[in-house]
Amino acid sequence: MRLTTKGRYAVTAMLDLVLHSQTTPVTLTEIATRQTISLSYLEQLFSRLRKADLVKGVRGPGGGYRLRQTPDLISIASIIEAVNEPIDSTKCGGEENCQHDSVCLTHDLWSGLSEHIQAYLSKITLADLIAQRDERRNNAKCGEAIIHFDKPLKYG
Amino acid sequence: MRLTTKGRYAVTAMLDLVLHSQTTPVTLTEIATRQTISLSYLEQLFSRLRKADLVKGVRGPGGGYRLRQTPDLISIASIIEAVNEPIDSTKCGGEENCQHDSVCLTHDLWSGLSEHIQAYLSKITLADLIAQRDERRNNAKCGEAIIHFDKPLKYG
DNA sequence: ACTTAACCAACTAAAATAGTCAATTATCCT
DNA sequence: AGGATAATTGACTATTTTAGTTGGTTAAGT
Repeated sequence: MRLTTKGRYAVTAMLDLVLHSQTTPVTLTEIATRQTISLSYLEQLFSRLRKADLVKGVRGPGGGYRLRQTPDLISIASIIEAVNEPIDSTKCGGEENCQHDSVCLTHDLWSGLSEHIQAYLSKITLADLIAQRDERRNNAKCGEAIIHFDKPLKYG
Repeated sequence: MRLTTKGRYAVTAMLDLVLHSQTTPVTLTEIATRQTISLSYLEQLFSRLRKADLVKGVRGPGGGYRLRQTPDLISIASIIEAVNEPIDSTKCGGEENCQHDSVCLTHDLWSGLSEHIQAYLSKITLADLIAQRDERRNNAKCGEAIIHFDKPLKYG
Protein backbone atom coordinates (compact mmCIF):
# COMPACT_ATOMS: atom_id res chain seq x y z
CA MET A 1 0.00 0.00 0.00
CA ARG A 2 1.45 3.29 -1.12
CA LEU A 3 1.00 6.44 0.88
CA THR A 4 0.98 9.45 -1.38
CA THR A 5 -0.84 12.73 -1.72
CA LYS A 6 -3.30 11.08 -4.06
CA GLY A 7 -4.75 8.98 -1.29
CA ARG A 8 -4.89 12.01 0.96
CA TYR A 9 -6.91 13.91 -1.59
CA ALA A 10 -9.30 11.02 -1.86
CA VAL A 11 -9.79 10.67 1.88
CA THR A 12 -10.24 14.41 2.28
CA ALA A 13 -12.84 14.44 -0.47
CA MET A 14 -14.68 11.47 0.98
CA LEU A 15 -14.71 13.10 4.40
CA ASP A 16 -16.09 16.26 2.90
CA LEU A 17 -18.72 14.20 1.16
CA VAL A 18 -19.82 12.57 4.39
CA LEU A 19 -19.84 15.77 6.37
CA HIS A 20 -22.07 17.50 3.84
CA SER A 21 -24.37 14.63 3.02
CA GLN A 22 -27.94 15.71 3.43
CA THR A 23 -31.02 14.53 1.63
CA THR A 24 -29.50 15.60 -1.67
CA PRO A 25 -26.27 14.23 -3.14
CA VAL A 26 -23.09 16.29 -2.94
CA THR A 27 -21.67 17.68 -6.17
CA LEU A 28 -18.02 17.58 -7.01
CA THR A 29 -18.14 21.31 -7.60
CA GLU A 30 -19.02 21.84 -3.96
CA ILE A 31 -16.21 19.62 -2.77
CA ALA A 32 -13.81 21.26 -5.20
CA THR A 33 -14.50 24.73 -3.86
CA ARG A 34 -14.57 23.71 -0.21
CA GLN A 35 -11.38 21.66 -0.32
CA THR A 36 -9.64 23.60 -3.09
CA ILE A 37 -9.09 20.57 -5.24
CA SER A 38 -9.53 20.95 -8.97
CA LEU A 39 -12.82 19.64 -10.28
CA SER A 40 -11.24 17.52 -12.96
CA TYR A 41 -8.88 15.86 -10.53
CA LEU A 42 -11.83 15.09 -8.32
CA GLU A 43 -13.53 13.57 -11.32
CA GLN A 44 -10.60 11.27 -11.86
CA LEU A 45 -10.58 10.27 -8.23
CA PHE A 46 -14.33 9.73 -8.03
CA SER A 47 -14.25 7.70 -11.20
CA ARG A 48 -12.09 5.22 -9.33
CA LEU A 49 -14.07 5.52 -6.12
CA ARG A 50 -17.20 4.75 -8.07
CA LYS A 51 -15.66 1.71 -9.76
CA ALA A 52 -14.64 0.50 -6.32
CA ASP A 53 -18.28 0.80 -5.27
CA LEU A 54 -17.51 3.29 -2.54
CA VAL A 55 -19.71 6.01 -4.00
CA LYS A 56 -22.64 6.22 -6.33
CA GLY A 57 -23.12 8.96 -8.90
CA VAL A 58 -26.47 10.61 -9.51
CA ARG A 59 -26.79 12.48 -12.78
CA GLY A 60 -28.79 15.50 -13.66
CA PRO A 61 -29.75 18.57 -11.68
CA GLY A 62 -29.87 17.94 -7.98
CA GLY A 63 -27.44 15.12 -8.65
CA GLY A 64 -23.99 14.48 -7.25
CA TYR A 65 -22.40 11.70 -5.27
CA ARG A 66 -23.56 9.61 -2.35
CA LEU A 67 -21.82 6.99 -0.29
CA ARG A 68 -22.71 3.45 -1.25
CA GLN A 69 -22.51 2.28 2.36
CA THR A 70 -22.79 3.95 5.72
CA PRO A 71 -19.65 5.77 6.92
CA ASP A 72 -18.91 3.12 9.51
CA LEU A 73 -18.44 0.56 6.75
CA ILE A 74 -15.99 2.58 4.66
CA SER A 75 -12.42 2.21 5.81
CA ILE A 76 -9.61 4.60 5.03
CA ALA A 77 -7.71 1.67 3.54
CA SER A 78 -10.44 1.00 1.02
CA ILE A 79 -10.40 4.61 -0.12
CA ILE A 80 -6.66 4.70 -0.60
CA GLU A 81 -6.62 1.36 -2.36
CA ALA A 82 -9.35 2.52 -4.70
CA VAL A 83 -7.44 5.50 -6.03
CA ASN A 84 -3.94 4.17 -6.49
CA GLU A 85 -3.74 1.08 -8.57
CA PRO A 86 -1.68 -1.71 -7.09
CA ILE A 87 1.98 -2.09 -7.89
CA ASP A 88 4.37 -4.91 -7.23
CA SER A 89 6.55 -3.47 -4.55
CA THR A 90 9.42 -5.75 -5.44
CA LYS A 91 11.72 -6.25 -8.34
CA CYS A 92 11.53 -10.02 -8.38
CA GLY A 93 7.78 -9.87 -8.94
CA GLY A 94 6.23 -13.06 -7.74
CA GLU A 95 9.27 -15.05 -8.70
CA GLU A 96 11.17 -14.60 -5.49
CA ASN A 97 14.44 -15.71 -6.95
CA CYS A 98 17.00 -15.43 -4.25
CA GLN A 99 20.10 -15.28 -6.36
CA HIS A 100 20.64 -11.71 -5.33
CA ASP A 101 20.87 -11.82 -1.59
CA SER A 102 18.78 -9.02 -0.36
CA VAL A 103 16.01 -8.96 -2.90
CA CYS A 104 13.66 -11.32 -1.16
CA LEU A 105 14.68 -9.84 2.11
CA THR A 106 13.35 -6.43 1.23
CA HIS A 107 10.42 -8.12 -0.45
CA ASP A 108 9.39 -9.51 2.91
CA LEU A 109 9.99 -6.20 4.59
CA TRP A 110 7.78 -4.26 2.21
CA SER A 111 5.02 -6.79 1.99
CA GLY A 112 5.01 -7.05 5.76
CA LEU A 113 4.93 -3.33 6.17
CA SER A 114 2.20 -3.01 3.61
CA GLU A 115 0.09 -5.54 5.46
CA HIS A 116 0.69 -3.72 8.68
CA ILE A 117 -0.44 -0.37 7.35
CA GLN A 118 -3.29 -2.05 5.59
CA ALA A 119 -4.46 -3.56 8.85
CA TYR A 120 -4.12 -0.24 10.62
CA LEU A 121 -6.07 1.75 8.07
CA SER A 122 -8.67 -0.94 7.66
CA LYS A 123 -9.76 -0.42 11.23
CA ILE A 124 -10.28 3.30 10.82
CA THR A 125 -13.50 4.29 9.09
CA LEU A 126 -14.99 7.56 7.95
CA ALA A 127 -17.33 7.32 10.91
CA ASP A 128 -14.35 7.18 13.25
CA LEU A 129 -12.96 10.38 11.84
CA ILE A 130 -16.26 12.14 12.23
CA ALA A 131 -16.66 10.89 15.77
CA GLN A 132 -13.20 12.14 16.53
CA ARG A 133 -14.05 15.56 15.19
CA ASP A 134 -17.24 15.77 17.18
CA GLU A 135 -15.39 14.78 20.30
CA ARG A 136 -12.85 17.46 19.77
CA ARG A 137 -15.49 20.05 19.07
CA ASN A 138 -17.06 19.38 22.41
CA ASN A 139 -13.89 19.27 24.41
CA ALA A 140 -11.61 21.90 23.04
CA LYS A 141 -11.06 24.57 20.50
CA CYS A 142 -9.11 23.62 17.49
CA GLY A 143 -5.39 23.97 17.92
CA GLU A 144 -5.44 23.36 21.63
CA ALA A 145 -5.85 19.66 22.10
CA ILE A 146 -5.02 17.72 18.99
CA ILE A 147 -5.94 14.10 19.21
CA HIS A 148 -3.62 11.68 17.52
CA PHE A 149 -4.24 8.15 16.40
CA ASP A 150 -1.69 6.46 18.57
CA LYS A 151 -3.85 3.39 18.46
CA PRO A 152 -6.67 2.44 16.15
CA LEU A 153 -9.93 3.90 17.28
CA LYS A 154 -12.67 1.68 18.50
CA TYR A 155 -15.90 1.74 16.63
CA GLY A 156 -19.01 -0.25 16.09
CA MET B 1 6.51 9.46 6.54
CA ARG B 2 6.13 8.72 2.87
CA LEU B 3 6.48 5.25 1.46
CA THR B 4 7.84 5.35 -2.04
CA THR B 5 10.24 3.44 -4.21
CA LYS B 6 12.99 5.82 -3.21
CA GLY B 7 13.01 4.52 0.34
CA ARG B 8 12.96 0.98 -0.94
CA TYR B 9 16.04 1.59 -3.03
CA ALA B 10 17.80 3.04 -0.03
CA VAL B 11 16.94 0.15 2.25
CA THR B 12 17.91 -2.38 -0.38
CA ALA B 13 21.25 -0.65 -0.88
CA MET B 14 21.89 -0.46 2.84
CA LEU B 15 21.10 -4.12 3.22
CA ASP B 16 23.47 -4.96 0.41
CA LEU B 17 26.09 -2.85 2.11
CA VAL B 18 25.73 -4.72 5.38
CA LEU B 19 25.69 -8.14 3.79
CA HIS B 20 28.90 -7.46 1.92
CA SER B 21 30.75 -5.58 4.60
CA GLN B 22 34.13 -7.15 5.15
CA THR B 23 37.33 -5.57 6.27
CA THR B 24 37.24 -3.26 3.26
CA PRO B 25 34.50 -0.73 2.54
CA VAL B 26 31.88 -1.51 -0.10
CA THR B 27 31.91 0.56 -3.27
CA LEU B 28 28.81 1.92 -4.86
CA THR B 29 29.82 0.26 -8.10
CA GLU B 30 29.50 -3.13 -6.43
CA ILE B 31 26.11 -2.32 -5.02
CA ALA B 32 25.00 -0.90 -8.35
CA THR B 33 25.83 -4.06 -10.23
CA ARG B 34 24.50 -6.44 -7.59
CA GLN B 35 21.22 -4.64 -7.08
CA THR B 36 20.88 -3.22 -10.58
CA ILE B 37 20.50 0.33 -9.39
CA SER B 38 22.23 3.05 -11.39
CA LEU B 39 25.46 4.25 -9.88
CA SER B 40 24.50 7.89 -10.05
CA TYR B 41 21.20 7.31 -8.34
CA LEU B 42 23.05 5.45 -5.60
CA GLU B 43 25.34 8.43 -5.32
CA GLN B 44 22.37 10.68 -4.71
CA LEU B 45 20.97 8.34 -2.10
CA PHE B 46 24.26 7.83 -0.33
CA SER B 47 24.87 11.54 -0.30
CA ARG B 48 21.80 11.83 1.88
CA LEU B 49 22.61 8.74 3.90
CA ARG B 50 26.01 10.20 4.63
CA LYS B 51 24.58 13.54 5.69
CA ALA B 52 22.25 11.65 8.00
CA ASP B 53 25.33 10.00 9.53
CA LEU B 54 24.17 6.53 8.62
CA VAL B 55 27.19 5.77 6.47
CA LYS B 56 30.72 7.03 6.15
CA GLY B 57 32.52 7.45 2.85
CA VAL B 58 36.13 6.40 2.40
CA ARG B 59 37.83 7.90 -0.59
CA GLY B 60 40.56 6.55 -2.75
CA PRO B 61 41.36 3.04 -3.92
CA GLY B 62 40.10 0.40 -1.57
CA GLY B 63 37.58 2.96 -0.46
CA GLY B 64 33.82 2.80 -0.45
CA TYR B 65 31.17 3.08 2.21
CA ARG B 66 30.87 1.72 5.72
CA LEU B 67 28.09 1.88 8.24
CA ARG B 68 28.56 4.47 10.92
CA GLN B 69 26.99 2.28 13.55
CA THR B 70 26.43 -1.42 13.97
CA PRO B 71 23.47 -2.86 12.01
CA ASP B 72 21.42 -3.32 15.18
CA LEU B 73 21.43 0.43 15.71
CA ILE B 74 20.24 1.39 12.23
CA SER B 75 16.49 1.32 11.87
CA ILE B 76 14.59 1.10 8.62
CA ALA B 77 12.80 4.27 9.59
CA SER B 78 16.03 6.21 9.82
CA ILE B 79 17.04 5.08 6.33
CA ILE B 80 13.75 6.07 4.76
CA GLU B 81 13.69 9.39 6.56
CA ALA B 82 17.20 10.13 5.39
CA VAL B 83 16.45 9.84 1.70
CA ASN B 84 13.12 11.57 1.35
CA GLU B 85 13.08 15.03 2.75
CA PRO B 86 10.16 15.79 5.02
CA ILE B 87 7.00 17.37 3.69
CA ASP B 88 4.10 18.89 5.50
CA SER B 89 1.43 16.31 4.92
CA THR B 90 -1.32 18.83 5.35
CA LYS B 91 -2.55 21.88 3.59
CA CYS B 92 -3.07 23.98 6.68
CA GLY B 93 0.61 23.68 7.55
CA GLY B 94 1.05 24.23 11.22
CA GLU B 95 -1.79 26.68 11.35
CA GLU B 96 -4.54 24.19 11.94
CA ASN B 97 -7.29 26.58 11.01
CA CYS B 98 -10.51 24.71 11.26
CA GLN B 99 -12.60 26.93 9.09
CA HIS B 100 -12.78 24.21 6.49
CA ASP B 101 -14.25 21.28 8.32
CA SER B 102 -12.21 18.33 7.31
CA VAL B 103 -8.78 19.85 6.97
CA CYS B 104 -7.63 19.37 10.52
CA LEU B 105 -9.43 16.08 10.60
CA THR B 106 -7.28 14.61 7.89
CA HIS B 107 -4.29 16.36 9.40
CA ASP B 108 -4.74 14.27 12.51
CA LEU B 109 -5.28 11.17 10.48
CA TRP B 110 -2.08 11.55 8.49
CA SER B 111 0.09 12.67 11.33
CA GLY B 112 -1.22 9.79 13.40
CA LEU B 113 -0.62 7.32 10.64
CA SER B 114 2.82 8.69 10.06
CA GLU B 115 3.66 8.26 13.71
CA HIS B 116 2.35 4.74 13.62
CA ILE B 117 4.45 3.72 10.65
CA GLN B 118 7.36 5.56 12.12
CA ALA B 119 7.07 3.56 15.32
CA TYR B 120 6.75 0.33 13.40
CA LEU B 121 9.79 0.90 11.21
CA SER B 122 11.84 2.29 14.06
CA LYS B 123 11.72 -1.08 15.74
CA ILE B 124 13.05 -2.94 12.73
CA THR B 125 16.77 -2.69 12.18
CA LEU B 126 19.13 -3.90 9.52
CA ALA B 127 20.28 -6.54 11.96
CA ASP B 128 16.72 -7.82 12.20
CA LEU B 129 16.47 -8.26 8.47
CA ILE B 130 19.73 -10.15 8.36
CA ALA B 131 18.70 -12.35 11.24
CA GLN B 132 15.49 -13.07 9.44
CA ARG B 133 17.34 -14.07 6.31
CA ASP B 134 19.69 -16.34 8.22
CA GLU B 135 16.75 -17.96 9.91
CA ARG B 136 15.09 -18.64 6.61
CA ARG B 137 18.26 -19.99 5.11
CA ASN B 138 18.46 -22.57 7.84
CA ASN B 139 14.85 -23.58 7.81
CA ALA B 140 13.73 -23.59 4.22
CA LYS B 141 14.63 -22.93 0.65
CA CYS B 142 13.60 -19.62 -0.73
CA GLY B 143 10.11 -19.58 -2.10
CA GLU B 144 8.82 -22.23 0.23
CA ALA B 145 8.32 -20.58 3.56
CA ILE B 146 8.21 -16.83 3.35
CA ILE B 147 8.25 -15.13 6.68
CA HIS B 148 6.27 -11.98 6.99
CA PHE B 149 6.52 -9.17 9.48
CA ASP B 150 3.10 -9.53 10.97
CA LYS B 151 4.53 -8.12 14.14
CA PRO B 152 7.70 -6.19 14.73
CA LEU B 153 10.63 -8.48 15.28
CA LYS B 154 12.27 -8.69 18.64
CA TYR B 155 15.87 -7.76 18.83
CA GLY B 156 18.54 -6.75 21.24
C1' DA C 1 -35.96 22.50 -24.91
C1' DC C 2 -32.84 23.79 -21.44
C1' DT C 3 -30.06 23.33 -17.51
C1' DT C 4 -27.47 20.55 -14.41
C1' DA C 5 -23.94 17.53 -13.30
C1' DA C 6 -22.04 12.94 -13.90
C1' DC C 7 -19.12 10.70 -17.10
C1' DC C 8 -15.39 10.29 -20.40
C1' DA C 9 -11.05 10.89 -23.13
C1' DA C 10 -7.21 13.21 -24.73
C1' DC C 11 -4.10 16.50 -23.67
C1' DT C 12 -0.96 19.70 -20.88
C1' DA C 13 1.72 21.17 -16.70
C1' DA C 14 4.13 20.42 -12.69
C1' DA C 15 6.52 17.56 -9.56
C1' DA C 16 9.03 13.52 -8.06
C1' DT C 17 11.75 9.79 -9.43
C1' DA C 18 15.46 7.86 -11.91
C1' DG C 19 19.43 8.16 -14.63
C1' DT C 20 23.42 10.63 -17.22
C1' DC C 21 27.55 13.33 -17.69
C1' DA C 22 31.52 15.76 -16.36
C1' DA C 23 34.46 17.63 -13.11
C1' DT C 24 36.79 17.76 -8.50
C1' DT C 25 38.99 15.92 -4.40
C1' DA C 26 41.07 12.71 -1.22
C1' DT C 27 43.62 8.61 -0.83
C1' DC C 28 46.25 4.68 -2.01
C1' DC C 29 49.83 2.36 -4.65
C1' DT C 30 53.88 2.03 -7.47
C1' DA D 1 55.97 12.45 -7.47
C1' DG D 2 52.50 10.54 -10.50
C1' DG D 3 48.76 7.68 -11.73
C1' DA D 4 44.74 5.04 -10.45
C1' DT D 5 40.70 4.64 -7.55
C1' DA D 6 36.46 6.02 -5.81
C1' DA D 7 33.91 9.42 -3.17
C1' DT D 8 31.99 13.91 -3.82
C1' DT D 9 29.59 17.51 -6.26
C1' DG D 10 26.64 19.84 -9.53
C1' DA D 11 24.14 20.50 -13.54
C1' DC D 12 21.55 18.39 -16.78
C1' DT D 13 18.11 14.92 -19.13
C1' DA D 14 14.44 11.36 -19.16
C1' DT D 15 10.67 8.99 -17.25
C1' DT D 16 6.76 8.47 -14.29
C1' DT D 17 3.30 10.17 -11.33
C1' DT D 18 0.42 13.69 -9.93
C1' DA D 19 -2.45 17.45 -10.85
C1' DG D 20 -5.03 20.29 -13.76
C1' DT D 21 -7.27 21.67 -18.34
C1' DT D 22 -10.29 21.39 -22.18
C1' DG D 23 -14.10 19.91 -24.59
C1' DG D 24 -17.13 16.99 -25.16
C1' DT D 25 -21.32 13.12 -24.32
C1' DT D 26 -25.02 11.28 -21.52
C1' DA D 27 -28.74 11.03 -18.09
C1' DA D 28 -32.06 13.32 -15.42
C1' DG D 29 -34.70 17.14 -13.58
C1' DT D 30 -37.57 21.72 -14.57
